[in-house]
Amino acid sequence: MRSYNQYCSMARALDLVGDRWTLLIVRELLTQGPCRFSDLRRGLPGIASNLLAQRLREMESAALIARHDEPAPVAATLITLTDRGQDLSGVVRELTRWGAPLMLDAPNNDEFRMHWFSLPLRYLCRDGTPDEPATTVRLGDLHDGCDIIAEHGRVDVRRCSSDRQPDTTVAAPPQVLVQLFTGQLSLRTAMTKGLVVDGSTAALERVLPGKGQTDV
Amino acid sequence: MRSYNQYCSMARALDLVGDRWTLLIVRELLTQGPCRFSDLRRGLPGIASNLLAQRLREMESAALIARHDEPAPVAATLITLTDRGQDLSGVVRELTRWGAPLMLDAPNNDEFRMHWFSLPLRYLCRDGTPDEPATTVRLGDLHDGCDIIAEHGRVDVRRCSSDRQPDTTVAAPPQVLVQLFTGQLSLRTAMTKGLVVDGSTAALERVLPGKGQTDV
DNA sequence: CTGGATCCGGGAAGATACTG
DNA sequence: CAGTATCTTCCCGGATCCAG
Repeated sequence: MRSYNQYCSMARALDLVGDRWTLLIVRELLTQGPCRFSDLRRGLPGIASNLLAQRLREMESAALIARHDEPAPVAATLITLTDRGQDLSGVVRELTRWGAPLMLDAPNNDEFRMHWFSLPLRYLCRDGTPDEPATTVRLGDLHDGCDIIAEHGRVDVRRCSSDRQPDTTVAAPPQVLVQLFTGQLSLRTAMTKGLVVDGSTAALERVLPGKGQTDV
Repeated sequence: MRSYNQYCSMARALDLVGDRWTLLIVRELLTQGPCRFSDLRRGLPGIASNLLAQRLREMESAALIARHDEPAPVAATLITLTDRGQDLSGVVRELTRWGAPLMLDAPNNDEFRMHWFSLPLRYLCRDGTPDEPATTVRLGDLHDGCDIIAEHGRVDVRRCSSDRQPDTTVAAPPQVLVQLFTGQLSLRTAMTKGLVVDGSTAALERVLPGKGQTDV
């Protein structure tokens, strides 16, 4: 991106991350962990491959990301966030928070990836029954999903891991999921709209926002 | 900006504020308060007038800003942030925080406005002597500056106001100011590098970061 | 398959001049 | 003061192709 040529903290930040796609690449690496080029492409529908390559070069120059070869027999390169790149989580969090109300508008024909949803989930979820033993709720599947882990009154949202065995697995149309986790839809109503729960319903209810939900 | 067409909170936020200049316009309105078109131009060196006009139209459509005619005999239109626009302060804060280290690089021939500096100042300042009566330190002047108000252990940074009479007025080259408020330069050393203090030095020392400053 | 490079068309951004 | 008009430049998006 062209520099703004302003001696201003924010303008200089935008000189580095204000380019189209750059912050969404950070989103992918924050929610997915280390990624291959092709992982990023899948998580960034709409980006041209040449543009992704160019952005990655720029971000490497700016020391936001680093590349290192995968150790195994695999001939692939892993892309990771540097510490400086990780520090962008605050920016990502605030953009996510500000944009959350925009999710109430219908998806039209927007693309959807379940792991994108892990960002707003971080502050939409709560642990409703802190005294119960730890519970894991999986949204989506191993291929594209995230795990909500409730324990001791705290909620942690991470990317799916085959190491973790979920108590409950949930699938639903994107907007139903949004309405459910923003408390606009009760669990019962959501199930009439395509929500499918595989496992304990109680585990899901545990992480849903507080009582007093109002059906739309 | 073209939409990313992603059903993702952050992507939808960037659909609205990811355009070039948009967040800097928000910066201006947050730090300067209601602005005229020409005020914005002065605070956004480098922007073309047609582009500013276009961004303002888009931001008005997105309900980030509103326009209303100035009441008095003046024939001017004031541009203000809506509540939704104000809510971007979290995004602005995090971008400012992340970009702050970039200010340690020299300004080259970047433009500088003192009121831009009020953003990082908000977390660089402290009240070193909470028991003293309230103090106001002015950086720059009424035309382009900001006031640092220390009171009861809290620090508030606002835009300059003729209603307020500062105890001390400070002027300095931009980078000296940065080094001073990041604790890289002692007050004494800064004064050898172009810092000029008009009024009580103690007032300025009160809001500077904690002791143990190391000269560069 | 992974990780790109190359080419091209359209549109956004930049520069400048001008106006009610 | 608050923009519009016009022209140029360059970034982005889409398609295609290619080397390891």
